[in-house]
Amino acid sequence: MALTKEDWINAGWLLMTSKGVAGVKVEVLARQLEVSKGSFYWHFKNRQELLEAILQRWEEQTMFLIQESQKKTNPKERLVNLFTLISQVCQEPDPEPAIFLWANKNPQVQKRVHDLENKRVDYLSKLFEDYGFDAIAAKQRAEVAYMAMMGFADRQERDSQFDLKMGEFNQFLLTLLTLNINH
Amino acid sequence: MALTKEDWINAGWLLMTSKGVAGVKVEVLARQLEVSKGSFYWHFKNRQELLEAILQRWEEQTMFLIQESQKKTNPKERLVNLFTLISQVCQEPDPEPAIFLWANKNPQVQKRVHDLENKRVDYLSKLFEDYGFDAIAAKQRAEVAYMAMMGFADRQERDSQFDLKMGEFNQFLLTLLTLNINH
DNA sequence: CTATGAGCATACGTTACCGTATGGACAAAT
DNA sequence: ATTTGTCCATACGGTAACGTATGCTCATAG
Repeated sequence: MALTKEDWINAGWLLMTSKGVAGVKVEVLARQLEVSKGSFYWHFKNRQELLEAILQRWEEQTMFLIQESQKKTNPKERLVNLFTLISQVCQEPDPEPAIFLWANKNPQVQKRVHDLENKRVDYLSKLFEDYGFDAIAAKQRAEVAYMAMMGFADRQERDSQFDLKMGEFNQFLLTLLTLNINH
Repeated sequence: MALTKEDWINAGWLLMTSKGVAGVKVEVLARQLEVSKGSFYWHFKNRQELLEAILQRWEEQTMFLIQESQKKTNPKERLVNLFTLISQVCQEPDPEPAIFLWANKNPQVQKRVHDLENKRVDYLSKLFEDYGFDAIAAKQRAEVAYMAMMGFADRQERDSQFDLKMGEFNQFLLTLLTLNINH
């Protein structure tokens, strides 16, 4: 059966996750998919176009999670739901660390990463506000929550011996971050 | 003046920080240092030996921080001091994200990263115990503190527009993590 | 039955890098 | 003055990757 553009993006996604942006090589992918690179250059203009497609998929994933968690009406449920969704996504291969490193050497990527991270923290902050914190406290808690989850996700992904479950971690984190307030 | 082995490690350190492990190339370094790669292969057996030296320096940096913070006698001061030291190190170029990604594709590196991270969390946990928490609570708080700091450091390094100061962040984090206990 | 286009193979030129081999410059020791 | 060792330049062969050009196969539309 003929390969689709999606097939190449999937393979690139995996390769980027494990080897970084520089590891996403056309001929390596072709060998993995057991075709020649002639196929690749039929589906894509060049290597850059594949990297762009992966970056775009990564951006869409975040927007999807935000929209999903908004389906809950209760503020607390929205928080819990978001944390749950995130921990699910982090079980799957995630090229985020590689993308962050990529952003380091590419100003255009850096801007897109920056903007997306702002959206994440802004949304988290909004959830904490809905929960009852004032703007400043909500922002502080959103920052800590985001940093901690990023740290966790990164570590869990790269360390196969790491045994702490994200579910438990997030639960404790949420408890800590919703302290000092009554409902 | 003749180059030293340290000069090459310094340049490699910087390059790894900005471009990742795959970006640390002998001929690129030689061009930056304005010498030929004949120089490199006089100081090093091969490229791998340089990568090993960088990894080793990274390991030593953590051990240095742990020893430095232990010079304080007061438990709280040790915590504050450690957080301060860390925020200082994170101002400088730090190849840690690149090393983490490296660990992803290299089991031997993964083991060394894993061991070092355990030392970090264990030490943090010990500090929280000294501060008055029981073993379980201390471990939980150490995990959150570590994850949050890792997330922060990573983000600060890759995003030049990111304006939150690590000093303030750490202070708030420490406040949050030392709640629910009297001294 | 032929013609068309999708999807891929093959072959090629080019570039960037690794590592080696060898020789040169220059200072210090003898 | 000659030797020795340090530090580096130059030249080379080999590999892996990028991108292009061109041709092959096969299904399907006319």
